[in-house]
Amino acid sequence: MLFANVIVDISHEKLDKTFQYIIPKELENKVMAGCQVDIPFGRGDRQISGYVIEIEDKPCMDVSRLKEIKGLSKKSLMIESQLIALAGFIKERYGSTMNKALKTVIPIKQSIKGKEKKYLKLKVTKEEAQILYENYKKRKNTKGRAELLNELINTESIEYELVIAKLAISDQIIKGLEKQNIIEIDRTAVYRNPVGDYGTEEDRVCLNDEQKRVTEDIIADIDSEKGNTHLIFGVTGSGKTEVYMEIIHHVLSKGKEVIVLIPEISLTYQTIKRFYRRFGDIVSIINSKLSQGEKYDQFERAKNGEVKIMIGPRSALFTPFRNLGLIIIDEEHEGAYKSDMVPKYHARDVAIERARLAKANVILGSATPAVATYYKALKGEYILHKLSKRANNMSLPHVDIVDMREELENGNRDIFSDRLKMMIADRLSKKEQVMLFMNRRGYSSFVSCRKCGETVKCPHCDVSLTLHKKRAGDRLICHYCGYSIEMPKFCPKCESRYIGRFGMGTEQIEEKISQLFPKAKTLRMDMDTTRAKGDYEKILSSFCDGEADILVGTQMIVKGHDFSNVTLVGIIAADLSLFAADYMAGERTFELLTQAAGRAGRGDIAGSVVIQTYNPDAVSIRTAASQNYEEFYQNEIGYRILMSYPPAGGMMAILISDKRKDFADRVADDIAKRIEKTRIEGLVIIGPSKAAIAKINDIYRNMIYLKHEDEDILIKVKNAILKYIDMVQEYKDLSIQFDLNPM
DNA sequence: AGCACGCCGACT
DNA sequence: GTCGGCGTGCTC
Repeated sequence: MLFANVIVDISHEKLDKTFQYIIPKELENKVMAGCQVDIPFGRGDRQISGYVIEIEDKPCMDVSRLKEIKGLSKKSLMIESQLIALAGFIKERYGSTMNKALKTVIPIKQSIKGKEKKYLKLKVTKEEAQILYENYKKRKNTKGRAELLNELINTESIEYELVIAKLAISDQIIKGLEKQNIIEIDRTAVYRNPVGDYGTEEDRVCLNDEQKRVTEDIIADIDSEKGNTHLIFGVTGSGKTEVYMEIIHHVLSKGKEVIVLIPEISLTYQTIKRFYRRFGDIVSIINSKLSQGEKYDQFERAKNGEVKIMIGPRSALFTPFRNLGLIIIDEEHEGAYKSDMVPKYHARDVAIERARLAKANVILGSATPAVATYYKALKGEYILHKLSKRANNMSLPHVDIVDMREELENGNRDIFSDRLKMMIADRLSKKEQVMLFMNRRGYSSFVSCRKCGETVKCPHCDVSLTLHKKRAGDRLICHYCGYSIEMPKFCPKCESRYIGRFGMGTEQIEEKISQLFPKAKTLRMDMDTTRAKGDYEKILSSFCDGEADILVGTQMIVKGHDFSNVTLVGIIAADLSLFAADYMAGERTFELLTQAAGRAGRGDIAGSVVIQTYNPDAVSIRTAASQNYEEFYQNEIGYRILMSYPPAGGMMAILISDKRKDFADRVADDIAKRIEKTRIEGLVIIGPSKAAIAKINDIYRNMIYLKHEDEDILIKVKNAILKYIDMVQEYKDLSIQFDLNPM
């Protein structure tokens, strides 16, 4: 008799383990690891589906307690056993549940915005509900029902989970009311949206010597089948994509498939067209705009061999290719490769693991490699290749650093330095284009009172509300929980009229420009102007067509778009990301500035860059100005080693959250003490302390940070904590999240 | 997650 | 005694 270990398709920590089922005789040669099967579950033997992850010939407990698999699931969805192994890796390394890891790896079913939501609605009129409510209130044992009805009378529909978590109403109360036809449960549907078609032409570019050398080296290594990881460190414009394509061509000729990861933001028409031109129909693209059904279809095509090259963001990593030969991660330093949802995996690490399982290779490419990546390349863990020449032999732009403190001393209190103003005027007169970049990371357009300094905060979260201009009037919105109020006319604290948006954003820059250069046409690109689908491309293409002289924007304008007529890039406030309270602030600043500077002078006119800063001596600013990665790296790695931050050592963030503040505090203390007791040598415990955002949606958040030279030790500590939590009765519903090498 | 079991107060 | 609401424990 054979037995199958099955993960049930219910996302709940309590059920995050394998359940063993008997494989009936007639299914014995049909059920395999990776199959989706129908199984009876629980006391009522309700039918649910699950995934077989292992087959065994010995039962794990008395056979009489085991049930039989009912059959193969209708869709009979198969997961490659390799992807299951990959899910196991993600679960282990990033501390998620097996179920969540599996769902990340099998991107079907889970919708883009997470799970499908359930809403509660009244099934009777408000008047009837009111009467029922009065009745329930009078009766003695119907406290829960009364409360729920009262809530539903006030707000037409409530989220199911919210009711259970916040109103402390059990599912039985909801079921009872549903049975009596007083309320109903409404499930929201998913949307569909087709992808356009692109043309195909054969298109091959000649490689220069440097590109040829790198291509040949990598191909030779791939053929040796050692499974090495390569880093192509190529300055902006050095033609990394051509190198990728040559290597892809080679891998395809050996009958293998290729995954190309590209950050979503640079997944533009131009990028994709190049791949289509060269390889035609065997190229497929996934992006977050694809619906689940379309994504599923693309993956099916990949499985059937219709598609050989999959291009997409993070999730493309899980394309079910049977014969994967190569994974390319372009712009590997991009933060978007780290998942911000549980499991918080990093695509780079998962790609390397997937390549190991498939005996494939990985190529990382960047003009400004992540410090962690370059560190490993120098250590020999990755093979380093350099492309130091710009393919079209363009010289680097000329960079000026302007010390804004001096400007202030000279009586210039503008946001533009005299030098920048002068240069903008010069370019405008020459009919050349200008890009102005405002680094606004960690800095949002919050509202504050100029008299008392009060900032308007979200009552449910520990963040300031953000101003959004709407047709119906300005509103203040919380980006974390969605809470919103009308923009107050008076300060809620001191009642002064001097309340408004603080500081300068892209809008202020735009206003200032129109004052200084009334004839110049400007375009603005930021969160506000790119809300609708297609806005982003629209702004870029109209700027590219020369419909405006100046493009003002946030970091989204610096990511890999080439404009041949741009000869001046102005960075308004280079310091803004420098003082973020985390160890990667310097790296992010350097990366952003280098990329912004790289936008200037891509055509046949030499470019100029003006960097305005209050910290002209800061290493990440100085080295970005001189486009000197090596110097930046040496300095940064020195700091990381000194502080034993990644990559010099491993780091793990533990997030403990609960709606009861005292409980969250107590648990964090307890767990920190528990870790301390292990007395692991070299383990550094920081905290517990409040998280940077101490409260989201009325849930309090505490952090503990762990540092240790060896990442494996951190993973062991993580497992020990999980085991401990499992033992303590009081912690059975505890919410704890792990994040290895957080960003 | 969702089901059945069983406790407990309310009513007959 | 019995009925129904509601919390809890368990699921191969």
